[in-house]
Amino acid sequence: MDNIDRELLALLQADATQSYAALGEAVGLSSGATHERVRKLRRRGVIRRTSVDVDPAAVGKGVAAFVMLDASAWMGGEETAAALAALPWIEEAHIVAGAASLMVKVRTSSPEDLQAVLRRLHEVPGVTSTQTVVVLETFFERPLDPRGDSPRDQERPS
Amino acid sequence: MDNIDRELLALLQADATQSYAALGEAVGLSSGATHERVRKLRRRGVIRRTSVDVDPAAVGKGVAAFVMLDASAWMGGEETAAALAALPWIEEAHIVAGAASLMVKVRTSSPEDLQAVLRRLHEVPGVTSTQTVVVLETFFERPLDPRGDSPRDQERPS
DNA sequence: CGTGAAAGATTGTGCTT
DNA sequence: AAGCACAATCTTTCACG
Repeated sequence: MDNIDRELLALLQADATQSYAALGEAVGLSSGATHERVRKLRRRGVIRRTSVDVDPAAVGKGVAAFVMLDASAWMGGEETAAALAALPWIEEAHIVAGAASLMVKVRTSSPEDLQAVLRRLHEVPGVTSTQTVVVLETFFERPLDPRGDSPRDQERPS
Repeated sequence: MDNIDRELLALLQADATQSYAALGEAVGLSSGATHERVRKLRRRGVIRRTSVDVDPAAVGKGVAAFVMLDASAWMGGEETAAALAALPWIEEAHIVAGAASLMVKVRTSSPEDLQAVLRRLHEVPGVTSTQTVVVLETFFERPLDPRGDSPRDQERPS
């Protein structure tokens, strides 16, 4: 994982339809060498998959919300994960430390559907209460920058 | 936007490296017709881009957290968005309704770096307090299902 | 929406450093 | 090991029906 790999990841995040020739030119490598590096990034699991980014509003998921769930007893990890994964309106689910036990991100077509999903979340075994934060406007959602510097450094040189 | 389009979106989300011939076979269309549909989905903005999904831990972003920000005065949208976007450890930023004004998702390499990012968030003009929820374990993060049914329907037929 | 041909990309082999 | 250059194969992309 050198700087060329990180640069390739950033370029592929921005546009994965580019040819290896174009990618190679951007990082100063031949098409073949570039392809070989990307193949290794895939095999090592650094690149998990190539995907398309779909506009949520265009597929009837224009309403987003974060829901914090409290659990009474300790919820079996596997079991809870499966119950949440079965609800297709849940985009992410995490175990968290803080006020709540679980944090999930939900997308629905309307506030009414959001309410229906909340009702279903209350039916998940172990869930005792929910606290919902509705998204009014999204500033941005973007891929992580692989060229990571540390926030403890003074000023980032652009 | 018919069911074939939605099916194509789901297939492309799962693997955007497939050939149009393979996609076409899966939905019962020729390679040419499939390509035309996908081209239109791109042009209409339903598909925003093709990207690679990178393992956060592999690029030094193994720690995730959600931070809720409170604002004193009303924060100018554009200005705040720019200040947050300038911090590369912030993956998402939303205006929210509820206990807080803003919700952001942060990824860093360590708890120490998370603390440094929180310090920087306090320096954003208008921010008065932060409440942080640290992710201990991620169950899943997945693309939305474009074949959206409503949660108000009885039982989902698989 | 399908077919077929031209243009272009991907993937493999051999060779060099 | 890693990269380059050339060649074979497959895909995309453009006609036209």
